[in-house]
Amino acid sequence: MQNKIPTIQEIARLLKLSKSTVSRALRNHPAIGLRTTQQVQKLAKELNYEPNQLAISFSKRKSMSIGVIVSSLDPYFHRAVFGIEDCAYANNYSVLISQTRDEYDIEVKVLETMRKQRVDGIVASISRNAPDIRHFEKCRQYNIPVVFFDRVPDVAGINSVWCRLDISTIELVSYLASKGHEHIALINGPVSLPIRNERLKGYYEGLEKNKLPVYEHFVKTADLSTVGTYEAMDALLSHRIKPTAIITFNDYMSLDAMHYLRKVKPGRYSDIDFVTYSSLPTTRYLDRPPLAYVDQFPYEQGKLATEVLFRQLNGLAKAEIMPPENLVIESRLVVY
Amino acid sequence: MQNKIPTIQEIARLLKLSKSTVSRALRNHPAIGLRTTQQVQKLAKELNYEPNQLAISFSKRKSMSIGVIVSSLDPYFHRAVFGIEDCAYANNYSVLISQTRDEYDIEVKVLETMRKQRVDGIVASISRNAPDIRHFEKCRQYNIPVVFFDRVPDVAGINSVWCRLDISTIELVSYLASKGHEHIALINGPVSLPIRNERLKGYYEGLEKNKLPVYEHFVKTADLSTVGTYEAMDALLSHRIKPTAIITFNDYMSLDAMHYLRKVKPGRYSDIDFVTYSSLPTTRYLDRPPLAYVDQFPYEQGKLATEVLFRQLNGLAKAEIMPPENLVIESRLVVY
DNA sequence: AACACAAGCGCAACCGGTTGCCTGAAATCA
DNA sequence: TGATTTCAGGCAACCGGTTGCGCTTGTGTT
Repeated sequence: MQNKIPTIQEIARLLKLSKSTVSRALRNHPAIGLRTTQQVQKLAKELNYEPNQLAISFSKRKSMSIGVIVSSLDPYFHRAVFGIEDCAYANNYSVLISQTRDEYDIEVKVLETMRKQRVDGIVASISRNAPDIRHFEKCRQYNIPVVFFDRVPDVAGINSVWCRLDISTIELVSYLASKGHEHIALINGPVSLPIRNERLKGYYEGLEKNKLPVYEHFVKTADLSTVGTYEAMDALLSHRIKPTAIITFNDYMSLDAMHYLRKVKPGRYSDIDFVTYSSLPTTRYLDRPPLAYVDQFPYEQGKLATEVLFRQLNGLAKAEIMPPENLVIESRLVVY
Repeated sequence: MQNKIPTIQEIARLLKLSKSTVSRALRNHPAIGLRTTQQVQKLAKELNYEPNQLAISFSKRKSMSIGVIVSSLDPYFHRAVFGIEDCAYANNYSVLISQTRDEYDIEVKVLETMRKQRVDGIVASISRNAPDIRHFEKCRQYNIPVVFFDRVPDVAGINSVWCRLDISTIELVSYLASKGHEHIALINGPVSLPIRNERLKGYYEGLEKNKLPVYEHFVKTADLSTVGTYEAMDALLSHRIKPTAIITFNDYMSLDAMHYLRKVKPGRYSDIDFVTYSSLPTTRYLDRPPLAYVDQFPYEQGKLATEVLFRQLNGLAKAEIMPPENLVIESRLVVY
C-alpha cells in the first residue's frame, strides 16, 4: 500500500555502500571511482530517486529559492515576474511569489513567512501604504539580501532597480505638443508612490521645453480607484480652460477617465487625447486607445533586479563586502 | 559582523534547559510548567527567535506548502490563485506558484521541482498540450494528492473541480435569440481543451431550444492566437449567410475578433454582436463590449479545489481511504 | 624490500527542529 | 511511613542529506 520514497540511505543499503559515498557519487564527486559512480547512478534512476530538496536546503542552509513580493500579480507585475523567473530558473533557483494586495500588514506577514522558509534572497516592490521599510531590517540579520524594484523606497544603502520616467515624460509632452496640443493635463498617482514625482518633474520640464503655458489646475492627484479618477476628471473639466490632452498615471486610470467621458459627459470632450504609462496588453483593442504610452519595461526590471540579487548572493557566498547596487533604466516613449 | 540567527539550542543554552523542553515550551506543550514556558517564550521574543521552517518541514516530513500549477497568471487564473491563497492561508499553508506557459515540458519540470520541494499537495490546471497526465503519477508514490481544476483531464480516479458551461451556453443562445439574432456563430477553442465540448453541446442545444437553424459553417475552431482568430473570422464571413452574433471562446478571442472587423473589414459588419466566456476586467471599457459573458467563477474554483485538497490531506493524515472528489459548479450568464 | 603517495571509500558529526520514552522529585494515597 | 501517581523536564534518536577527516588499499619509486 504505502509506496516507499527512495533515499540515499536506501541506495547505500542496496549497494552495500555508505551514504556519504552515494551522496558524492550522485554528484559525480571526483573522489568516487567511476564504477561505483555509475552503479549508484544506475540504481538511482531505476528507483526513480529524487533528492529531497528539503533535506538538502536544511543541510546546506541554503534553500535555493528566492522570494518575490509584489502588490498584485496584475499584468504589469506579471511581466516583471517573468523576468524574475527567467533569471532565477537560469540559476537553478525556485521562486516563491507573494502578493501583498498593497497592504502593509500582509507585506509584513509574507516577509516573515519568507524568512522562516529561509529564502536566500528577496526581490520586492513595496506596497503602496508601507510607511517605512523597517520590516525589511530583519533580513539583514538573516543575511537575506533584498533588491527593491519598480516601487523603490527612498532610503540609502539598499539595492534597487527602477525605471526613470522624467525624460520620457518630457518626450511625451513634446509628442503631444507636436500634435498641436497646448492644454495638457496630468492626473498623477497618490503621493505615497515616489515614482509619481518623476512624472511631475518631466511634465513641467516638458511644458517648459515646448514653451507651453503652465496651469496649476491641470495637475490632479488621484488614488488609483475608479471613483478617484472620476473626481479628478470632474475637477479638471470644471475650469474655464479645458485640457485637450490628458496624461494619466497608468492604463487603468486612462480607461476610467475615458469611461468617465463617455458615460458621464457623453458627446462632449470626445476629442480629448490620452497618453499613459505602462500598458495593459488589451488597451490597444480600444476603438480610440491612448495615442502613446511610456514603457517601463517591467520584464527587464524584474530580470535586472534578480541579477543584482544573484550578484549579492555570490558575494555573500565568498564573504565579500558587497556595496549596494542601484540600477536605473530608461523608460521609452511608444507611439501607437 | 555576522549576526547570529537564534535557534532553539541557543535558547536552551541560555536558560540551561534541554532543547526538547524549549521546543515544547514554545508550543505550549502541557508537559512543560508554566514558569518555564513563560521564561522560554519571553527569551524567544527578546532574541527575535523565528523557527526555521525548513527544519520543521524536514523533521515533520510536511512542508506546510501546496503547489499551484497554471498555464499562466493571466487575469483569469490570477483570480483563481486568490481563491487558492485564501484557502491555503486560512490553513496556515504557504503557496508555491508555477506557470507552465502552456508547455508540457515545463509542466513536467515544475512538477518535479514541487515533488523535490516536498509540497504536501498540488492544485493544477493542466497545460493545453499535455498529451496525458502520466507525469502526475509519481505524485501518488510520494503521497502528494493532486486536485485538478478548470482544465480537468478526462480520466477517472482523480480529484477535480470544474465549471460546467453547457447550461449557461444554452442561456447564452437564448439570450441572443431574444435579441432577435437568428444567425449565431461559435468560434471554439482548440480540441485539446476538453472544456470546449461543453460549449459546443450547449450551442447546439441552445439553437434547438430556440428553433434556430443549424449551419455547420457557423462553428469554427481556433487556436488561441490572434492569427487563428482572424482566420476563423475570415472563414466565418466567407459564406453567403453571415452571422449576426458570434460566441467566442474567451475575452481575448472576442477582442481579436472585434479588432479584425474594425481593421480588416472596416465599416462592414459593425452590427455584429459578441458574447463570450470569462471576462477580463478591462473588457467593459470597450465602446461596444460583448453583450454578455459566461462567468466561470475562477475564484470559487480555486477555492473549492483547495478545499478538496485539504480534505484529502486530512484524510491522508488519518490514514483514511479517501475516495476522489469531483466537484462541478454551475457557470452563470451575465448580461452587461 | 621499505616507503611515499594517491585513489577510493567509510565514519561520524552536523544542520534545527520533533517526539517517544525515561527519570527524578514532589505530591498524593493507603 | 512506604508505595504510587503525577508533574516537569532531559536523553537520544530521527528526518535525509552534506562534509571534514581518517583509514585502507594498491601502485610506483628508490
